Amino acid sequence: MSIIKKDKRTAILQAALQIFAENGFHGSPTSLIAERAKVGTGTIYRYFQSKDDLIRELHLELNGKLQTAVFSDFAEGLPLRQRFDNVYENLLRYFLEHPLEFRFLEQFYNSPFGVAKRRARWENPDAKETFFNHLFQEATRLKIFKNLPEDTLVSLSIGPMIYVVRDHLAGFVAVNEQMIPLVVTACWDAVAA
Amino acid sequence: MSIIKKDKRTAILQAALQIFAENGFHGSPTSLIAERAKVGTGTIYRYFQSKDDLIRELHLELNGKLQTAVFSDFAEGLPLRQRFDNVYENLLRYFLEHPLEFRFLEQFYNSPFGVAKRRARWENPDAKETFFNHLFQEATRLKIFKNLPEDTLVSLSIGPMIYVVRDHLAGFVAVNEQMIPLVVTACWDAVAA
Amino acid sequence: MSIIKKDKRTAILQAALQIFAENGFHGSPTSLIAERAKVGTGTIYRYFQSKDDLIRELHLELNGKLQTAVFSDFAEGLPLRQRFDNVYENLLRYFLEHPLEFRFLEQFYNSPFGVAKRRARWENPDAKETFFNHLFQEATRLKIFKNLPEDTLVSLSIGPMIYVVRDHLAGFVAVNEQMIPLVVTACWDAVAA
Amino acid sequence: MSIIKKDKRTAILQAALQIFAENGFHGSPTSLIAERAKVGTGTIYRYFQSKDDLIRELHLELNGKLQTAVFSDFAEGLPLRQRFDNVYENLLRYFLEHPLEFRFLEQFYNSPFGVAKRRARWENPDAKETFFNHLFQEATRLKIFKNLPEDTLVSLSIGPMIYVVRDHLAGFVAVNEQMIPLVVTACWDAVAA
DNA sequence: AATGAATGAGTTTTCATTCAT
DNA sequence: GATGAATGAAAACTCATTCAT
Repeated sequence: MSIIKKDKRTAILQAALQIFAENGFHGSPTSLIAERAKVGTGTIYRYFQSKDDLIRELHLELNGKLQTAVFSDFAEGLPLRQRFDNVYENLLRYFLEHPLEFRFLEQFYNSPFGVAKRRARWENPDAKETFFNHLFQEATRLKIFKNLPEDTLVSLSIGPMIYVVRDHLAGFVAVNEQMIPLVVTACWDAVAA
Repeated sequence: MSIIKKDKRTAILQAALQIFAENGFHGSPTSLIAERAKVGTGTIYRYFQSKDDLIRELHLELNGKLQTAVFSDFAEGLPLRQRFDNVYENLLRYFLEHPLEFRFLEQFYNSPFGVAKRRARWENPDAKETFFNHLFQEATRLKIFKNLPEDTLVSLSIGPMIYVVRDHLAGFVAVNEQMIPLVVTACWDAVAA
Repeated sequence: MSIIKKDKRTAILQAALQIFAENGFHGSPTSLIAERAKVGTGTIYRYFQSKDDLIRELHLELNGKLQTAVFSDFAEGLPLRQRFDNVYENLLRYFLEHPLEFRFLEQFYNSPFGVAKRRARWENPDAKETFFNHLFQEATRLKIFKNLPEDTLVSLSIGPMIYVVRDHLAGFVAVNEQMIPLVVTACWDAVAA
Repeated sequence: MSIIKKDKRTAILQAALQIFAENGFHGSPTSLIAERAKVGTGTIYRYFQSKDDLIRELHLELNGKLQTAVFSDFAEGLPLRQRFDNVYENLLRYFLEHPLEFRFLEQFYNSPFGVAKRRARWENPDAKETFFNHLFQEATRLKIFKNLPEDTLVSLSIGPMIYVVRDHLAGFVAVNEQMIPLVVTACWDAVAA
């Protein structure tokens, strides 16, 4: 029973991801999501309070998966640079291999949802934030990064990667295996003192 | 007469900019735009064929202003690094001072409009593209940038700035005068070999 | 001055005829009529109280022209059959040669306008009604028509012609010179005792 | 369940018929149809893709009923004249008894819908067309009709009846039981050689 | 628990009419 | 008189959400 229940919920989230990524939040009627998920339209409202709630839940889900993928092989003891490269390469590969997730998350953070969410996380950071906080605090202490607030450094180092993925998925540039370390280096260079 | 005409058009574009930046394209009914612009709902359709057309025209308008602001003091003869700094600093300052414009443009490029637009510009570049093309070609020739495709380099150097502006406008970090040259340096470092 | 005035009025009626015939009353914005007539949109309202009024006036105009064309060579003294043939042939030729007028009038009589109009004419007949009244009264007296009310006889004899013109203008049958007398005969036969 | 479904669809078609017949297609907002049918405005769009689609579906429905009423007692073996009288009398009675249907169909065939429909039927005739085709071909072979194209003959024989019904429904003449055979005879006479 | 038919508020768009110039 | 920019009421249509089954 609870398995079945989970199955429906998962089917809805899966369908929503596809359709949101393709058509955007507003181009995605709940009826279409229900159809793709092979459930009744009303069923969505048994698992989610509203369409907005579905979007937020989907974000949580994807954020969780992303964290797992990126931090699962994270080794606390390695040198800072290696930890940085490790995580940024993981992130880059994850996005390149999960275009739907990337498109959804980009949309999410570029919407009223995202601003609210980021503001909430500010106070209650998850694994990702924790990693970034620790690493950038450490680097700041060692004075190997530019003399800028931590959050600015995070943005400066994340920005290059996101923009490259964006162009890759839009079909403007094809990121290949050889380019990956160079892109990660670019992220490092952006913040390195 | 023609002044009045321009006034209404401008009022509509101004109102649309504010409301789109606040609520997104889909959260912005034309009726609200008309109200804010202090015109009748029908009046919008005397100046723009449709809501979509209004969005595209607004983009053109803002893109034009942006180009003027960024490239008006551009000196062809300066050393490459100085030209880079000049333009990136202009861009950064423009966005920091024009949050509505930034939010609108981010939304625009993150929507079907933007993908279509970017694809079109690909073949028919404007001043901005021309600048980037020339500068990055030159840098590539001189081997002072990383060994990556030009478009990737553009993304790598733009990404940091955009992300910093995003956080600034979301209220997470306050970019101040002293930080500006450092952010520009980050953009350069991201692509420098 | 009054000539100019008449010119504008005529231009508007002319444009309205074309556009109504092409697109129907509801597919014909007054702005389009004004444009075709090469006058300002407001000008229409100097000559006609409303769009509905324009339609009614246009009907009056066309009805007048039709009457002139059909009854101008009418000779009271001729035998009844000849008078009948004369008028029905005139009508048929007029419609075949004036498709816009035919389409307008068909539309007009098939609309709330037409029912009101016909009801009004019932009490206040014009040349056409007068002719029909006289001829059918005479025929009834002579018992050469079917034993039916006059108005029914008019409808029975007009119907065939209208339907043939309709198909001709719709492109289903091409009415040619040789067919004209046969069609007129059909109109007569329909009512002949 | 499926009965309920059919009920709503039927209620919408019924309401649409009444309102279209009274006010014409353009004078009949979907909101009014919904109100008369006692359903929500959106419900119409669950059963019909658009207002145009509703009009076309209503035509199909009414045309079907008409065919049934007119041809259900049709006997292939009877003499040509009897078959003619039979069908034309049925048609006449049907229209006299179904004024809403008549008004709707008149409007339909006098509109862009109707022209398109007639053109389509031209190539793919239904029971009505088949009857007319057969009967008029046979009559033409026997040379008992005027020497005119088949389609012209159909128009000539239908026209009288339609026009009489039109006047009857407009309240100008009251067609009574005794007049019916005379009207049918008129239809025959119009085409008889 | 699951469904999907029904809903109606909300959205974009049109166009007859007005009125300041 | 003539204009045409401006208007806003009204139209077609969508879709998140509800609720009877």
